[in-house]
Amino acid sequence: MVIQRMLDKGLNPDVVTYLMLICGHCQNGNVKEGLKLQEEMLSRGFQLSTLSYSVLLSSLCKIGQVHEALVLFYEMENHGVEPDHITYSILIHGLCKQGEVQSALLLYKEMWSKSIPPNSYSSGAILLSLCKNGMVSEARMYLDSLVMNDCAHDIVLYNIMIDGYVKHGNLEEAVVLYRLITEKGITPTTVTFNSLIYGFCKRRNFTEARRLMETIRLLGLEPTAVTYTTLMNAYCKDGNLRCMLELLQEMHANGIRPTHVTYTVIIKGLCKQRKLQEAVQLLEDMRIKGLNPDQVTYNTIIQCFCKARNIKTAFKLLNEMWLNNLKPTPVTYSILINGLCVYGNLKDANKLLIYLHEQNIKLTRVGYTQIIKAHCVKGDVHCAFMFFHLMMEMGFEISIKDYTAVINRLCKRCLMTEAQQFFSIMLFHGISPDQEICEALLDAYQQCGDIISGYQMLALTVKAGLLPRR
DNA sequence: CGACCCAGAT
Repeated sequence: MVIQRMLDKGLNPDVVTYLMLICGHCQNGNVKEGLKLQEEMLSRGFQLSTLSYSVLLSSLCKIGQVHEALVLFYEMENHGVEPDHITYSILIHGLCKQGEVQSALLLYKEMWSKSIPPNSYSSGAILLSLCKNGMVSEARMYLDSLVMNDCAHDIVLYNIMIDGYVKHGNLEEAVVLYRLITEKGITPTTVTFNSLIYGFCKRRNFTEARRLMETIRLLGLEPTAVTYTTLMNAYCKDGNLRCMLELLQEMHANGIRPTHVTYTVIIKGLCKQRKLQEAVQLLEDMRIKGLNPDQVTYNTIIQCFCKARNIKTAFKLLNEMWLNNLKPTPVTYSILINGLCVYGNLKDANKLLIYLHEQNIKLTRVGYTQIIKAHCVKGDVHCAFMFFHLMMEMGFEISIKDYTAVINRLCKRCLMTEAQQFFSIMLFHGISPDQEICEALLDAYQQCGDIISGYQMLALTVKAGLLPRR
């Protein structure tokens, strides 16, 4: 429209005018309009630039249309525009965010072959994506290849790797890598220590965690709110509220401002001490201080109220989330379902789950397994069946563990016909029985006095190549 | 530019 007006007035829009308009549209989230303008430039014979492509590519990635971005990327070369390291890093980043590490790696190789120097930003994205997807050893191989090519001087890369190790329970390897980088003369950051501290906290090694916090200072670095929050959370989990609050004091004394995460941890601590009113008060304080509670904060406090059998307040807090423009997460609903199953009324849990299903609101798989479990325990196999079906319909991967959980509970109540039914469904879905599930059924048939079916089961077990131990 | 802390768990 602006272009048309300019033309009407006899003005000639140039490349810069177009670029600015494309930027503007993209910033407003209107990538379509940006793409249209680019088309228009082409038809008017303008030379397109790498920059305008980068803007469009990053906007497409931002709204999750990575594949469209890839198409546009390959168009670039046809129009005689050479991609640079920025273009590549945008795409690599976008692909990694979508979990498509393999495609990202291909682009990375392409970059190498064109002798475009990769920046640590794209390497970091790949490394992070590999770690988050559980491919820790692949991540390490990738990091080693960077080291070999002398491309790994950035501490952030090591931080990602160290954290990857820690998150997958391999604290030993994380410590080894930490020692390696210090030997190499690469200076760690507080983030490096935060990951290590997290690892030691997970193992409840508070001594080592605190020693590392000292090391931060010895190296002339400062602990951050993350450092404190990590430790505070560990103490909270350990039931050591005194140490948690002491750390809060220390934080204050050192002039480190708590974040909304810190507050969430404190709220959890207060709930543990059954100081629910104070917890609610703290939620208020957060808002006053401008530290807005997030979904996790609410999920935490909602769960606390559920455990205190105060379901009413739990739902009140759910409502408060909406009022504060916080969309409840699938976890929020799972917590409430669990609360109703364990501490409230199972019928209400049914109602809530069906309501959410009708509203097309997503639930976690835990939400489903929770209610299935509750019905099995109560012996309402009909309901258990129904929700099991629903869980399948929702596209959740059903593993042998899910079947085992249900069958075990039914066996305990000698509901053998029903247990057998679930077993048949499992076989029907192509899941092979394992030792555990066969033994559970065999034992149950014996316990419940159905010897004949027991023999049938035994035959099936042997046929499956699983020898019953005895 | 980014990496680290809080909720759900059979």
